[in-house]
Amino acid sequence: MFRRKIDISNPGKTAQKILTAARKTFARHGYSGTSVDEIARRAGVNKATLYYQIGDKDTLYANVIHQVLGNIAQSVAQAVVKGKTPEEKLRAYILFLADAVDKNPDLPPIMMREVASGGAHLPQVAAQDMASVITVLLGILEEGKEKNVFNDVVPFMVHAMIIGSILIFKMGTPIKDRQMWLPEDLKARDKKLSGTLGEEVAKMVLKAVKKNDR
Amino acid sequence: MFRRKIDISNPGKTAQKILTAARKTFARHGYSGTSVDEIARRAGVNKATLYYQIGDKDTLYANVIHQVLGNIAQSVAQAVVKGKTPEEKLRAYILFLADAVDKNPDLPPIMMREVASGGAHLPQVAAQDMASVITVLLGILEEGKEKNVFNDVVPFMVHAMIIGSILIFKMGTPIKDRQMWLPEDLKARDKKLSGTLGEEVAKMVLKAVKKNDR
DNA sequence: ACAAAATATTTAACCATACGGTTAAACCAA
DNA sequence: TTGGTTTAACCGTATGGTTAAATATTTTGT
Repeated sequence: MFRRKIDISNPGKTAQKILTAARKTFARHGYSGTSVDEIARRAGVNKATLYYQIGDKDTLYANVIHQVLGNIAQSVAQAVVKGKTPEEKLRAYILFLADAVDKNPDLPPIMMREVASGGAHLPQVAAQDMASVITVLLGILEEGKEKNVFNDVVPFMVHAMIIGSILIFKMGTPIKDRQMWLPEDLKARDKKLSGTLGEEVAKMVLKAVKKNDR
Repeated sequence: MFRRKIDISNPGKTAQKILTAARKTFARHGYSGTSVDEIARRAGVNKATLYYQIGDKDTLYANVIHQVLGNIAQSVAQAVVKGKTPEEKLRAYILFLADAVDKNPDLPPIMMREVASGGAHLPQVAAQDMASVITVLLGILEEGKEKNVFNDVVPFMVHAMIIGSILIFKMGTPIKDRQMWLPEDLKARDKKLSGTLGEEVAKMVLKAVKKNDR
């Protein structure tokens, strides 16, 4: 029978330090770019401790990605119910995701690399987390369709639009801003966001999804 | 004095084989996940040949990413001029990018990982390629604003929306379809795209950007 | 036209280091 | 003293990169 050496769902102090170090390192360098030695060094523990507390590199990564996605998957539903109309719910959904990304800056790089690799290292629990997030969106879009306020959209397309906008904008901005050689007129025409990223994405996605009768 | 061992801009037969193998390998496994030995093996040449023809891993990667982005950057402008109105131009722009991604399946994973890593391995030429693509979009949006058919949008936000939608949908779909455990009702509610990906993205982005007077 | 010399290209063998993972002993709290 | 926890040292392998020699290819002298 398989037994984890440690109960990961309620990690002790050492395990917590390791998981945090692992999360940051995986976020910065990706799965292949991260060495177990570096995680151990950043956590301030011996490499063998890391293997004792959690397990090998795969297990380490699976725990990180589930830890980071699980919270979001659990709380997205209740963040949405506050909205009365489908519009309000979709807006709340987008604001919640943008806020989650804001509060957890390690999420975007990990998610993007995971998608880029076709889910190569994606454990099933993490895939389930993602599925439950998308399911909430699907419910909102169906309700909007029934109540005749949303167009007949492709749900996964809307999902790609929301997540894609947030991730690319979030990760692309610092890259863009680092290009010192950009011509002055291009920089000058570069408008900043007036509100938050979530509000901007919500504004545009709602325009794209809503029926514009009247 | 520094001299490239080979003129990369006009690669010979061997160099071409190496670059193709490198592109595919980098696309599948990312920069860190790719070993120079594997590239050489896939190209059917000795590792030293690879170093002789092109250079070290960084140079190899830089050439791959520039080769893949350079073509797009060069041809996007002329793909857009056919459009008469800003709407037509924006539509042509999006269709062109979606088509480019279709024809070059190695581009999405490379781009996504590059953005995810904050442009860690992004050479300046590649950043310039990206900038020139975005500049075309900026021109379209400005023209639309002047002619009073587009809203006052944040250009980089629109860029993120277009690229993000295409990349996440393209790369996310196979991951989603591989989840055999998905509940039946979720699969049943999963609508397929009616047209091409580019057309769907164009439809939604145009709705998001266009002024809806009338 | 043709052999010889010069140059360009490819190769097997090699090197130092970094990697993921293990082991047995030391530490420490109950 | 027992059992959970941490550690230094170690192991086999893979990695990025180099070297000197072997093999094609082109240029040159006649």
